[in-house]
Amino acid sequence: MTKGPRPQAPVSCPIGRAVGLLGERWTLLILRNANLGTTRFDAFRAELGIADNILSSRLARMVEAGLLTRVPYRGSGRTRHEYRLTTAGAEVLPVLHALAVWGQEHTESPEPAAPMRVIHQQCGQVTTPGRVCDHCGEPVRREEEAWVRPWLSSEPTVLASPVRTGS
Amino acid sequence: MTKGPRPQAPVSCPIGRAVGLLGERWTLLILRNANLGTTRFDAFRAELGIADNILSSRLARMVEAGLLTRVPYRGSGRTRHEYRLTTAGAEVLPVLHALAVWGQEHTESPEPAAPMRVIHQQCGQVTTPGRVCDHCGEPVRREEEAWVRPWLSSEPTVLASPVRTGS
DNA sequence: GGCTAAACTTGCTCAACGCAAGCCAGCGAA
DNA sequence: TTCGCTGGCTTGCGTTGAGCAAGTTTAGCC
Repeated sequence: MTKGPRPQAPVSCPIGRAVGLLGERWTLLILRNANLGTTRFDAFRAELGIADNILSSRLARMVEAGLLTRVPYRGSGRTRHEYRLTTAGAEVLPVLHALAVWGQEHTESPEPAAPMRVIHQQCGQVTTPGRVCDHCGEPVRREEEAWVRPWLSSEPTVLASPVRTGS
Repeated sequence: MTKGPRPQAPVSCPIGRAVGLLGERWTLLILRNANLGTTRFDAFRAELGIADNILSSRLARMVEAGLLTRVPYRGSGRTRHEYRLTTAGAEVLPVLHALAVWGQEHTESPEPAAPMRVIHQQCGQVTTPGRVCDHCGEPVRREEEAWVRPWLSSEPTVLASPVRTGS
């Protein structure tokens, strides 16, 4: 237990509590990739370049915090586990949107061109990351949202769906 | 210089870059309080309970990153410095909004009742933190936005204005 | 001339991070 | 059968960062 506001300190401010859970060193980046469909240990490691002991402890803490769930799957006969988004993890999306907008506006990209874009698949148009489509004015539902990250690929990536937590 | 994505690593993803600048241990909390009007070293220390060597280095880094500016002021004759928001610092507000919403939804408050609220002063009504007022539908401009944090006071706090950075 | 306050700075300790290497279970190939 | 490989961790060790406490500087004030 740290003294800083890190692991779920009982602070009154919801921002403080959110920062306590989400503000650790890799958590938001793991959630970004999980929202883009990454589920497996190897994939997180390869995409993020994070050391595996740290990834391991981070994933465990995120499962404990209810941001991810560990679900078994069968990878060629052998039973393994993958990390799927919970609704709490999926609902970090507005935070990621806000960070993306701020990052585009206030930080310098190493590559000159090709910023990240969000596509509202229902109308097929580019929109700024947010709740409502700039183009058609409709609310952007998560199943209709795709991200284009030109530095990786020109293909859009549809957001991953959270696992259905019974209730 | 760390190896993680911490201090302005030249990453392609705007979220990664934003997390690199904003994701350090106290940065978002300092920005929260700066957006609520805190400007002085002492006040940050008292409000956040942060150690002063860390506050000192954090403020210096934030000034260097362009989130805050150090401006001289005269406190009863003596010239001192205060830390004022730049526009880059002020525009972290949507991130804080998103964190506040997520925190209210997905974390447990130590006190039972009294969640944080946002008031749109133009119509005088409570709204969820965001770009548009839930009540009147108008965009909430920052000068019209006030936060009520009942665990501190029942008085609303109007958001601080950033310093005018020439052009 | 001594006191006080604001804003740091310095020194020490411990937790967190990063790297590298090792481990383990099961499959497929030799 | 043993060998190697692959995915997911765990262990050990060194480095960076955070927390605490105490000291320092600057200038107004009595």
